[in-house]
Amino acid sequence: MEVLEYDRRKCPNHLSTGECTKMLLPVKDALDILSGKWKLQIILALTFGKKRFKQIQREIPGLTPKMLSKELKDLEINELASRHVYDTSPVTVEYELTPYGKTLKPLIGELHKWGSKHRKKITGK
Amino acid sequence: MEVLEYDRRKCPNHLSTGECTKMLLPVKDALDILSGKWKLQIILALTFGKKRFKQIQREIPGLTPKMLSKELKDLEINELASRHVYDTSPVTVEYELTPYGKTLKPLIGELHKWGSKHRKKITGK
DNA sequence: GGTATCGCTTTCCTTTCGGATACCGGTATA
DNA sequence: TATACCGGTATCCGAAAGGAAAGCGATACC
Repeated sequence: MEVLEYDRRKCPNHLSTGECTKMLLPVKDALDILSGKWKLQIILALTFGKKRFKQIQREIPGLTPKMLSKELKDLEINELASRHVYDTSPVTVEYELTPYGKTLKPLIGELHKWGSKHRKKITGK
Repeated sequence: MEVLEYDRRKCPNHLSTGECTKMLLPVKDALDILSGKWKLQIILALTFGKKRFKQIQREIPGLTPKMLSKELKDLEINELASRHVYDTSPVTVEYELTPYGKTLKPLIGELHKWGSKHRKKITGK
């Protein structure tokens, strides 16, 4: 809101060269973290508590180990989830949303609010 | 927030089969509207007022007419932008954010807020 | 007549995303 | 000995997103 207001002064003809497009970078960061075919479902699965690799995979049909592995790495890199290995046999690996990862919830909530209204508007209520 | 709280009761083992995943659909709708390589920049360009096709293209270097055309159609279909044709010569076509389209601003603002904090956290401030 | 502008569309090509399948070492179970 | 589970990795493929370049009808300008 105030974000888009902010640059009105500074954005002349070329949006790309100013503060203007730089401002979009954080927005793209946030979008990157949430978009993709499986990210939301995995995050959702983890909001219900610690989960093991196979457990997540079973809860999300169609999700292959390759994709799950990749997405979990992304979450780790972004410090949104943490990985814990226990030296049992067979080995146990647990994934968990970090407290920081849980700060995504209000954001997803906002997307849900707007998306719900939009759905009603477009599908003709 | 309350969104993710909501289904805690209803989500047993299979997230995919319940209310649980249905709840993610509106979130995906919202993400679809904002993600992609050019959407944000085009929306931003239109927040500064009516613009003509070529004018938008000039403001966003690298944007090809094919992509611009496609994205503008998407915005129209979603009733976020409107298209006005004037019978001048050569023909004049103007695009404009609808009042509804402007309701995206607070949402983008939220993404910006989270994304900025995230950027600081990850890049080590 | 030649060239330019506007608002696109069409075709072809590359790059990226994600799916299918097979496999790995280590351990348990029959 | 054979089979199964765990937490993945590696390889090959098809689909989808997006870029490059050309062209098009209408008009205007030189």
